[in-house]
Amino acid sequence: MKVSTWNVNGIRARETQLLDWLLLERPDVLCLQEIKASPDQIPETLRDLPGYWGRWHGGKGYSGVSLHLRRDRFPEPTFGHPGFDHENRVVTADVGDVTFASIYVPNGNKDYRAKIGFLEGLDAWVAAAHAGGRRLVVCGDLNVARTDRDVHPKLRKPTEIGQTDEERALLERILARGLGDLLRHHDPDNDRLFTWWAPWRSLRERNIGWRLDYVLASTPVAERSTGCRAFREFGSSDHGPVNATFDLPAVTPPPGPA
DNA sequence: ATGGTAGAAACTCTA
Repeated sequence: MKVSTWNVNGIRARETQLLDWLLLERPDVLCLQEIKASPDQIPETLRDLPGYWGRWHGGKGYSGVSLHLRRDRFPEPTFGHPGFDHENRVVTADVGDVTFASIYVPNGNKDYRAKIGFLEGLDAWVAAAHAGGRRLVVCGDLNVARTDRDVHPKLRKPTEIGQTDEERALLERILARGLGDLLRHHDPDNDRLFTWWAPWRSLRERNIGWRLDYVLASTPVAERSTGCRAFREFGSSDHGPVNATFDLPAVTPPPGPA
């Protein structure tokens, strides 16, 4: 199973790039963030992404997420929007005992307390899902660099939003609910592992950035993880896509006698 | 201390 997540920074400006990405990677699950469009504004070619179940969840010009699952690999999922959703930042898909989520955490520069509240809501939702026996694959732009290693040395600044102790402690609390950080898991010593680059002064070409985009998976799923990588070279969003692969069939068989 | 770019609700806001 291959899962792909990408903050596209405007789906209408990324139409052809997204189609290229699907042809190249054919992920079983696709999570998008910052689509900046309401469902009626989604380009015709993307509206019913061929071969995918899908849910577009956004408003005009700001924020928004989507989630897509291959029809040939999954039965029709149940899409949902948990209570901590705010400004069209969360979409989930239940299929079997697995829940996929596409998440766009508020940047926090506009309203820092709202970002903290959102992360607390995500934490409570993860705890409740695990308590209910569900396995999670949580993907998206969490807008927090987990540790100093996740920010280029020239950009480290502990008071800056996205790097504060308070945000990092909350992220660790979420992970301690039983989620693996797959990109870091597969590249533990890399201190140049970034997924976002400010769009000026060739910072992307020079790989001076932050790691803000994550694939998180519940321990039983994370244990089947076979790889996870960030694509600095693909696309013109300020974020690169992240792919994770698993030694798991995409289809989740219903629970039953062996 | 400041700025740079990009996408959009657009002669301004958010990131």
